Parts: sequence; structure tokens; C-alpha cells
Amino acid sequence: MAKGIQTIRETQTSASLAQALDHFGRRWALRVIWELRSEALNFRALRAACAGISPAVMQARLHQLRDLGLIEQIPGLGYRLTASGEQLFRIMAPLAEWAESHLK
Amino acid sequence: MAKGIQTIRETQTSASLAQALDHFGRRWALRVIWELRSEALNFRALRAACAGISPAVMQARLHQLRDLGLIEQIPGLGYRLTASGEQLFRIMAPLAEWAESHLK
DNA sequence: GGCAAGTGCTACAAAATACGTAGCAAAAAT
DNA sequence: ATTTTTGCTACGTATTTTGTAGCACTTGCC
Repeated sequence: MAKGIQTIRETQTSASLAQALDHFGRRWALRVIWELRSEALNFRALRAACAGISPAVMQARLHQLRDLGLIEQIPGLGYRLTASGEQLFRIMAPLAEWAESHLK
Repeated sequence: MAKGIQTIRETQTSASLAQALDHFGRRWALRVIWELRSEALNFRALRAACAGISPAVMQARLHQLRDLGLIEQIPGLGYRLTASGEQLFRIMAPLAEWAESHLK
């Protein structure tokens, strides 16, 4: 067992964070949160906003995000962020600026 | 064309952000950034940190993240975040706290 | 030198995930 | 009552990820 540049990490990633990163590391997951940032959208409007997503995947993401308590479905209104979801959005908001300045 | 709850979004998501969210919406992408937060790690150490990732996917992510200018490979040291990558990490850092308090 | 261990990386079949299109049943609007 | 819009499902195809094996190359060591 060589004592090389790196051995075992002293600070390992927590299970909660790993879980979060795994959930968000699915296509459209972050995008859906993003599209709900300012207003509630119904299924089809949300699908239009995420141009290219298939209905099956949208349905899957909505379920997962609902299970995570990030979004909620209001009958007659559509889907919208919960308090927890809005908090997450506020966290990822600076990402927009970052993307603008680094991905041009 | 009914003027329902929502018509067309007035503020649409920019291409850059869509691109960023698409890149990060791949498995292990955010996790790899996260694991490199404090120190450079070589291929195998990085793979050990991301328990469960396959070498092929790790290789693919490293390529993509390198193309995005987020990480760089230093011969004899391994992979580490670039200035741009560290900036991104600082942005997503609050995510750790969020995950701890919301995903228990 | 020679040899063992560690390195980054590739190959490839199987499983999981996403895409694309069509369309249904229920609610709402006309 | 008929049309429109709604959320959602089905299903075959394409893409992505997994899991395992191993290759070629460098490094440290006797």
C-alpha cells in the first residue's frame, strides 16, 4: 500500500450529498427546477419550456422531484416549486451568471 | 389559442445555461467536480472517490469537463480544478448544506 | 538489468435510461 | 354536445451507463 500522492480521502462525501448529486445528475432534473423559477407551469407548458424532453422522462422527473419535496402539483395551476425547491433555486441561481461568462 | 394560465415564456432560458444544465445533467459530472474540491486526484483515486463509476464513464466525464475548461490534467499529479472549475465549485458549495438539511 | 506494482486508459456485452411519436381518457371551454 | 386542452401512458428505437477484464506504459526496487 504505497503512500503516494493521495491515499484515502480524509473528508469523504456524505451520503446525502451523494444522493443529491445523483438525483440532479439526471437529464432535465436541474432544468425543470430552473424553468419553474418564476411561475407555476403545467405539464405541457413545462414540456415546451424544456424543448426536447419526452413526456415519459418529464413524468419521471416530476415524480422524483415531488418525492424530494422540491415541487408540488396544484390542481388547475400546474407544478410549482415548494419552499425547499425555491431555496434550492436560490442556491443554483448564480450558476446562470457562471454559465453566461464561461460557456460562450 | 387560449390565453390560459401560461402562454409563451417571456423570459426564456439562454442557450449557455441550457448547455450548462445539460452537461451537468449527466451522471457523475457534478460529483467529479465535487471530489476535486480540495486536492488533485489521479484517475484511480478519483474513481475510488466516486464509488461505483465505471472507468469508461469517468474517462468520458474527464474529457467533457476538460473541454469545458473546468479541470486540467497535471502529469504526475492527476486531475485538478482550474480557476474556472474552482469558481464553479464555490457556486455549488452551498448545495452541500442544502442536501444535509433537506435529504435526511 | 529484471521484476513487481501502480498508472491511465480501452474494450465490450448487458442493463438502464432517454428519445420520439402516437394516442387515450378526463376535464374544460365553446 | 362538440371541440380543445389537459395530464399522462405505451412502446420501439437510440443512447448512456454499468461491470468486468485487461493492455501498454511508467515507477520504484533489488
